[in-house]
Amino acid sequence: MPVHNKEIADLFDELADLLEIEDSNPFRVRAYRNAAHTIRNHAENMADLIEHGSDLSKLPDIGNDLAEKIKTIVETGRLPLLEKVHSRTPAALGRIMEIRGLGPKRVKALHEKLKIKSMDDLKHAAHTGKIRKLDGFGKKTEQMIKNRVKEFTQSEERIKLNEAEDIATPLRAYLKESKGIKNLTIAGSYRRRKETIGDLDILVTARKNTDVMERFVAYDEVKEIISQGETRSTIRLRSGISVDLRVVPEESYGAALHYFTGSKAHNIAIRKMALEKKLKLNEYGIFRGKKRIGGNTEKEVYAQVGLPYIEPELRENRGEVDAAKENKLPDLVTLKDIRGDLHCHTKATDGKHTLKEMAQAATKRGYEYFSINDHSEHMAMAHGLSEKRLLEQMEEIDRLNEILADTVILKSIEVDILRDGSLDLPDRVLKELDFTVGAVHSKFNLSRTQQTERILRAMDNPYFNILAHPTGRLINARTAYAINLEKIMRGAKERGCFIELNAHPDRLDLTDDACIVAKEIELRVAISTDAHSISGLNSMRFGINQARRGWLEAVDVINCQPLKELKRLLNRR
DNA sequence: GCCGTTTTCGGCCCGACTGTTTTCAGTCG
Repeated sequence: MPVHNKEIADLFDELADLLEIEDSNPFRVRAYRNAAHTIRNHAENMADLIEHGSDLSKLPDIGNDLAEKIKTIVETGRLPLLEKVHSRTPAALGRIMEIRGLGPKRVKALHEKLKIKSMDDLKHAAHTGKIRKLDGFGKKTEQMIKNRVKEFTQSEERIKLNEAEDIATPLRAYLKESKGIKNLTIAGSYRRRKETIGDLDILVTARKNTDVMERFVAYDEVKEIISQGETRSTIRLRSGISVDLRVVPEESYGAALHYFTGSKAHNIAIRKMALEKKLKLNEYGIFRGKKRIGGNTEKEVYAQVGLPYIEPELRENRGEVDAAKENKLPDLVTLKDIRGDLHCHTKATDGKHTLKEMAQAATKRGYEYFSINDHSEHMAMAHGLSEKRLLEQMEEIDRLNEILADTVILKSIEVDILRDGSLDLPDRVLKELDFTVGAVHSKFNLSRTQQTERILRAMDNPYFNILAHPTGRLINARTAYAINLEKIMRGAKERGCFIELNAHPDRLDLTDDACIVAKEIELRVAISTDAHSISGLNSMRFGINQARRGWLEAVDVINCQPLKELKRLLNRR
């Protein structure tokens, strides 16, 4: 089992935390954090890159030293420098530093003065009143530590984008009723439409006499007010999520929106360009000396550094700044570009609505086409279709297509990829369909090589068209099964198959990075909802969000093509 | 420890809020 990128990134992050506690050179600390970020977000495995002899020091924020350390980790699973640091500074201190309000300086003081080496030591010290006696600590800090240690055992995972929307939508409506409010935008990773959100950053412009701050901290769902000021407050909601509210002057809205939308890495890159032009960029505007020369809109900010507007979904410092410089930004796909849905279920298997109801809903959405892809028989728990039931469904589709003038229903199936890579229906049945979507629903724990081979063998079947939810992950619930995704994507390209970006907010699989790889190898993608009900069709927008984060344009997406072109693409014979 | 059209040395973002201070260090984003 190769070392995963996350494990390498975690080791570097832990090292950075411990070095920070030891008061090392802060820029060295940051270098480890930057490298961890690069590794964690890189689409290809470091282990694979090393195996193929790639030069890791070509990656951003990775130099010769770190390239060597990554190699050591991949080969031995160990980071000797971290082990050396552990002998001086206990590993648990890194975890203690994750408690909000405890940074490197305080953790160092706790360790040196009170000999705290573990979370239990910390808890004990707080409960026996030892912490309040330390220089720079007081009663409030001690109480804060008591509270947070208790909560810390609860997981602090990021929430899914749809969950964030469910929290943000009523809060936004509530804040909009404040006096004197002008603009309100939820910035941060929410605006960049990341698949998961750590916290919400709300940005507001308002008249001087606004009561938005008072209303904010008085919101019914508030569990804890973490900080409260005139221009910035932070609360924690009962759901566990933190929310920041910032109030800025109207003329600073663009600069503030840019600043608080991030990502941090993107902002640093833009600020650097500003510095090169002897300009200063902060959340209040863009300045030449003391003179403010822009910042009312984001477009102005970009224009002042000599760039076209960059869409929020691209702002991850993954090449968008260079692309903007060369005027080569992608023309990102939008919801309007979608002409149909290529993965939907009905009541015949595990869906909620009938074929006719789903078809009418697709028409209502203005789709030119859509397909029915119920499960095949192997999915017994979903009451998968037998050959006979599938043939009956196909006849029903023929009848409906006679009646429905606006939307063409395509005949399809979500056919199970069996253990040996064969498909769950014979070719003589598959060939009667307009196309097929193949999926892995069983044997998730095959080795990486076996799982990859299994899927490639399935794609050898000439009636295989689209690989559904290619890694099987469920965000925050189930990790992806082990596969060499790039090999599978290259295999799909060679065979004339396509890969699905599953738009369900629990799945969103392909990831944004995988979309970028797909685009690079010119493998086209189907953005499909996997709808099990009429409302499931609404998930398309989450798929669009993810596709945009993955730099995809309408031309890269097969269900943005007219029916005639789609049919041509789906015909491998 | 990384990086480079100020390039192998000398930079590396900075403003708001809190708590413990009596003028500011620590933390966070």
